[in-house]
Amino acid sequence: MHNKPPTIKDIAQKLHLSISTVSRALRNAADINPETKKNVLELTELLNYQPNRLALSLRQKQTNTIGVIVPNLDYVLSTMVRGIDEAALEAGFTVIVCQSNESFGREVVNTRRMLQSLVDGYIISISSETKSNEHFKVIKDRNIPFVVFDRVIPGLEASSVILDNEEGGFLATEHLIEQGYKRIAILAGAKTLGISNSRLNGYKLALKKHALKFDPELVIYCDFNQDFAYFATEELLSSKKRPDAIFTISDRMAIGAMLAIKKKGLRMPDDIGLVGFNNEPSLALFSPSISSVEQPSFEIGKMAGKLFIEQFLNNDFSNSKEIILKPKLFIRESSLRIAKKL
Amino acid sequence: MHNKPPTIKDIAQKLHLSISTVSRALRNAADINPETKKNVLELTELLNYQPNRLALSLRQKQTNTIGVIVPNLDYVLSTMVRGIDEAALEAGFTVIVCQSNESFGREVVNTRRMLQSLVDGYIISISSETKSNEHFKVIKDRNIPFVVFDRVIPGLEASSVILDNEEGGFLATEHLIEQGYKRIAILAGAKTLGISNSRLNGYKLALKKHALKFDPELVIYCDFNQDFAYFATEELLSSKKRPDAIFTISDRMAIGAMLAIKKKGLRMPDDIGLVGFNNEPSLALFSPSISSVEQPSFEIGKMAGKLFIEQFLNNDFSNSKEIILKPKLFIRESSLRIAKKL
DNA sequence: AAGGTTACCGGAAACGTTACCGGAAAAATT
DNA sequence: AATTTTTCCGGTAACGTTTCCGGTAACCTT
Repeated sequence: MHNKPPTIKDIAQKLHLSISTVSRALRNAADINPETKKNVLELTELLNYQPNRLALSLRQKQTNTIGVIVPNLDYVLSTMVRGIDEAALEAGFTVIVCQSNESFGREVVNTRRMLQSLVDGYIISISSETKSNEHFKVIKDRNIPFVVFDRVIPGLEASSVILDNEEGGFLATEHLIEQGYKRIAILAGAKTLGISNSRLNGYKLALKKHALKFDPELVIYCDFNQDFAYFATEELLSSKKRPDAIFTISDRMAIGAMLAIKKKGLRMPDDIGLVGFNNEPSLALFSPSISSVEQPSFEIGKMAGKLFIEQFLNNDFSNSKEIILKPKLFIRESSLRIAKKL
Repeated sequence: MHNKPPTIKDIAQKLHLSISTVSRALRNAADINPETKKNVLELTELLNYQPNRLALSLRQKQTNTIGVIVPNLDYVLSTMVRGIDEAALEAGFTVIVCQSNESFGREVVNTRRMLQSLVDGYIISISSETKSNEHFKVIKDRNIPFVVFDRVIPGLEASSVILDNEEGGFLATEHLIEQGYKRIAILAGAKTLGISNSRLNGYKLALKKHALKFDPELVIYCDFNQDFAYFATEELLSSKKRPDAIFTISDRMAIGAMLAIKKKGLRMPDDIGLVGFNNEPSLALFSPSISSVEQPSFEIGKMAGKLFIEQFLNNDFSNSKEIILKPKLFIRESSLRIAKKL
């Protein structure tokens, strides 16, 4: 009952040609009679012939597919993936996306599965759980091209496209300092992640520049989710020397912090300042609207895609490039105590 | 330079076996010496052998992959896709996702591309632009299984998993009526889409039940995005007989409406009531928090996945099933004028 | 008119895998 | 000891495509 899809062979038989001739007719053919070419094309159109990519990829040892592995598909990452998608589309590539759900195990499984000749290479942002990089070493040893973005893989040389996270941390913190906040806490994310540490570094640099003392008690490592940030903030606010500002390294955490602040009856920006990270669109709609550090997500994704394709086409992924893009601070009500010329 | 991935042939040579024996050893083998099986498995482990899925799929004419085509990856749809993903994973299937970006052209391209023996079937939610269903007829004629979800394809019989959209529209509207609102406008989305019309129908039913007159001027067809809703609301509010409540069939549109209402200086819920659709998490955080109709997105996705797999495994997609799930109304500040025992 | 060139086409191998079939050796049965 | 059964393995075709190579006929060239 299954209407089998037509193959090149069916077309050859119907036209009393050999399959090689049909194949030639379908590609940018040399050595082909325009007349027969026309006949072939007409028939393929009629039968709605679609070449079998499996056979094609198997034969040419190329899939024209990029495997993208991301920890989740939140606002930032899905925007980045759209960027990758666009770069891929322009180059005639397809993208398949796998979420690791921040789980090391699923990341390994996804990586292995894609190794089964399904992709020509990888574009990766690692999960927060990932400490080992053995599963990536395998693909590196096989000389399969890959590019990392957003979150890099520690201890593994590879081309990368990332945000200047230190700068982001610095911008947010310096802004809070300039607004007169003195005790600035930071919800710093996972201790294992490079982005956490870089943003924390930027925070420290800003403190140093403005001669504020660094207090380890104001650094809270925590999960990236909203609930965790809520409880962490509650705790911070009920300590004897409570902070007068909070910088969270993600917006979800900023929302959690905001809820805790409101519950406590404190006002922003007067009693306490708040700055998030990523600049998700809804931040502007809260009251107070929340300041945040924006990263050029789409561009990061697109750069990663282009970098991958460039390396793939040149077959050159020996010397790795590092591309670093700049963040931008969006100041809103949650942290603006002093009117300021922008 | 490229370290070629090991094949079944390499393993056979190293162990002085035939490829058929190795193949048997790697599957749930009958007819195989436990000893040689052990040897094979050890070597595959050592070489980190991964079967070539292209060859496998080509041979078995099965890819164990489901093609999912969605108009976008907003909150609702990405949750649904997670549901599909889970059902697929449980059954040993992989999912590849394509966004049509609400564009008819890209939907056609994606459908055709996946036809190239890349997927065993489809799970589809159509774009708002789509009027023709020719591209889906092709896959139906080929007897390729597909399930539609969220938005169905008009004029094409297929198994489907959808929300009871009429009920959703009814719930929202009746709630507004019970809160004493008299002139209820509806931002109804795209006229071509079934979900729009169903929700509008529910709206009409609620009016009828409560003996309110239906006024076509209060029905605004529009794009699903926030900006469009903003302008539509502005216009509504400046008309001579302005509505005292607005029901939007998506949350993005509700946010647009809220911004317009605030700009106009009107208060919610006193001057005007507002109910959205989808119950995105951030709605609870706005002030006022926004009421919304929730759909069980994850379940819808998971049901769609399960339905697909069931039909695929039984090789039976002739008689189509229709699964309809129920929505739930979340009442918040934006529409709660009268204290109410819930 | 004989040789060379061109235009076009078909045959066959290969990509990595599975599945069927047949065969040899070992084991079990008589 | 002869026969049957079992156990295990190898050969080969096939999936749909590209690509290389060779071949035939028609066309030039002199």
